[in-house]
Amino acid sequence: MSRQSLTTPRKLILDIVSNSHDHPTASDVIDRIKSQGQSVAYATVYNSLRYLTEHGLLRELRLEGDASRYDARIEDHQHIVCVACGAVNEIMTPTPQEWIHRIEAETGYSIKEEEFLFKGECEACRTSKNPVHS
Amino acid sequence: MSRQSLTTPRKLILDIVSNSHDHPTASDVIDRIKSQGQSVAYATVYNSLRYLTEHGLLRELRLEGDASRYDARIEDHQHIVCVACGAVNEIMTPTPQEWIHRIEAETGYSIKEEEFLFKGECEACRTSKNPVHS
DNA sequence: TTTCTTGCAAAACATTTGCAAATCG
DNA sequence: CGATTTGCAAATGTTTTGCAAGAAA
Repeated sequence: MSRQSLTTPRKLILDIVSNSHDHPTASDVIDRIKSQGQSVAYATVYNSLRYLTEHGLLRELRLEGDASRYDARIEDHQHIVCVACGAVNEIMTPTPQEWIHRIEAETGYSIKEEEFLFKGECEACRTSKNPVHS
Repeated sequence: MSRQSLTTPRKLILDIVSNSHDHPTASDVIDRIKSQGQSVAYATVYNSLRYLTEHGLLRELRLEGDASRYDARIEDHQHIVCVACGAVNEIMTPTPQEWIHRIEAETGYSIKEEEFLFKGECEACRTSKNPVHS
């Protein structure tokens, strides 16, 4: 463990991610810091996000696109993105353990982590595209 | 559809990925082209990989690390990576449909694609770390 | 004072783009 | 011919790194 833990910029960044419900990227975080009239170096934002992830306070998500996104909900959950509008929603339905055991048997691995990404069309997009008829 | 489809570089790249069992990245592909004494421009490799992916001949994987990897097995399957040695294996056990339906009910999405990444320790790493005792 | 953290700029990658030349239909 | 594709170099976007200055134990 390090001697300094939740420094000022780290706390600020953790707060921003915690209060954002849209899984912000590093550059989203920088924008939000700036829009609050504050300033933190690029490198510090990346370092802080890495630190917070490694210490279990944030979770790094690699959804669509190049940039990693960050999520302050660290409980076990997965994500689904809308292929039409890009919305990201969370999935709380637990993974069937029986399935996991079957995969462990198939592969010989012991599974430690699961990162699932579902893609589909969200209710709003589906509705707006397929007007109710009959 | 385009008029030119499987051009020479595209076919070469498809062959390379098909004959590699390690899910190569774009730069792995470039290295292999070079090591065959041939030469294809960076942009062409990226363009070709995108073309092949969009036409269903390859699948793009976003596992660990920055670079996308490509897989010529396009049947529905998922991947598991070893956190110790970085090995990537394939999972053929099908996804429980009942679980998918529950997620659709939970989120209101209609699910089109599933990308799962499992992380764990492979048999070899587990064995070498935990010598048999008793 | 010794270690960790910050800030800044530059570097390192992966990927895309602009544009002219080559190629295919 | 006319559209697509290639090659090259330069641009873009994300993340990391080197190093000096600052802050904390």
